[in-house]
Amino acid sequence: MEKTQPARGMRDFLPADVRRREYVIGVVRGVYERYGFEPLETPAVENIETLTGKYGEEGNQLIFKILKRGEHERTGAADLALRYDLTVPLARVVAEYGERLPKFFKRYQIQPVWRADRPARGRFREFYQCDLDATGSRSMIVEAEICAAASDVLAQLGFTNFTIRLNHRQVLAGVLDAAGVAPELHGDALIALDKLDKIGAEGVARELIERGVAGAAGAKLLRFFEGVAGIEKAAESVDVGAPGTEREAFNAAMLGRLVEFLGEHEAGARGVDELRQILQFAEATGAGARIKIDPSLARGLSYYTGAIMEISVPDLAGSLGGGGRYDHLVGMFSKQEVPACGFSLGLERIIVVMTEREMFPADLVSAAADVLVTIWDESSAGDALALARELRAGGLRVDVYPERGDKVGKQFKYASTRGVPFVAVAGPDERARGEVSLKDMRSGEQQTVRSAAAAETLKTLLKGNGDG
RNA sequence: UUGGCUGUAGCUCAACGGCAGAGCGUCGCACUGUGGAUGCGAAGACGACGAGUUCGAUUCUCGCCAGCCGACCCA
Repeated sequence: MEKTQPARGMRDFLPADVRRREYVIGVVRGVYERYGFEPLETPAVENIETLTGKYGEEGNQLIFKILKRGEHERTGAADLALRYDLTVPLARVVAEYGERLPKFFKRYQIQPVWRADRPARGRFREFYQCDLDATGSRSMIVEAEICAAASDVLAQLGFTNFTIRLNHRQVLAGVLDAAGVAPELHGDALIALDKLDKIGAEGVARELIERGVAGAAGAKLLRFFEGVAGIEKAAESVDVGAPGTEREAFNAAMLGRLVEFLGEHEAGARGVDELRQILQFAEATGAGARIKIDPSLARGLSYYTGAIMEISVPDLAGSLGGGGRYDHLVGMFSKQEVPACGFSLGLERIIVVMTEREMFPADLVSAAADVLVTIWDESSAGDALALARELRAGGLRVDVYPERGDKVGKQFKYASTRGVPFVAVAGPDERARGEVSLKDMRSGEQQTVRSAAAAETLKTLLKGNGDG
């Protein structure tokens, strides 16, 4: 026997799964459209050179490659690859269609991406991202709106305790420069710093040394981040005022500390200013109360150039989504530099958390049909199908019992176990009078109506029961 | 890439170096024009896969694969 499980890290979605996914996607799409974003779809497969070199060292290795076909197959060389995210394909699209797209191109894209990663909780090799990007503008209004949209999505899904962590690549670089970390070690230092919340200051110190960032630079860096932790504590004790005071105090203090630490660093100072603008704009949106400056946030993808953000919830180690500004990515595909900023929500992670917390509406797992039409015998199968047709024309979801030999009791049982709320029976008596019997499986009540009125009757009953 | 745990019926899980068990689910019957409840009965397992130790392995050992948890990384 061949194994029948899906390939590693890939999943089949049974009907209940698909319903849950479509529910979340529906909310995402609705919010994104309300922010004026337009749908885009791109191929699963890209030319391999489109993808390589865009994600950094790690990302490069996680790209699913597709071997050359035909006579070149033996060489093992790849010329195509499955897309790794939706941002790079967008950049390619923007470069390709240039002027034909609006000046400010706002698109959303909900499609699967593939990563040759090791599967884990909330992490798969094929997963959906719900991306939201705006190209053509350098304004921090874009960042604020994108944070607001992501925040609206989660709020509408029922999340109450998420945080949008916000940082800035230039600020990060500035902090490292100011601490005296050599430019070629920035990457290593960031990887270590990113773990601050997990392994603590001592852990980061150890890792910094391991990665070659030792001595004065490492110490200065850590002192800065210890100061950051102190700000957090201080802010916690100011929470007596209106809601949000703590967070505002924290963000303000954090920006102040950054300015102080960065000193004359020009790019860093500009970054801080951008963060300040984002905070200010976001105050007018639903995201305002969610954003927290986090100077240790780094993010793995190499194409970010400005603000970076990530959404986290307490009960999931990873993030629910992340994004940032990438002003040079489109330029990698064309001479024209096009600034851009975007955000990606991870559908699978949202679903993992929502499933665990039972955040899905109860009626999502509703029955496949509103009514099951039973089959009486050989000769009346045609009548049953005709009745089904009539009910369907009336807008009902209708299942026809497929086997003619089975006793009516069995057919009722089938409807019952599948949760179909109504059963229609047209035996010899009913048919002789042009009628059909309708049984409400939940109340057990049954009534006989003219066939022509069956659809209307059922619709009324379904509406009356309300929770369908 | 790395450490730990697990792998037995469709599902959840027992027991045991010597005949493989339950609950739930499925199917049948009691109930030949009516489901849910109850009772009775049935089907369903090459014990993930491969090798070794043994008179004998589901059990012990090794390998391999898969899943879960943590590290690394990420959505």
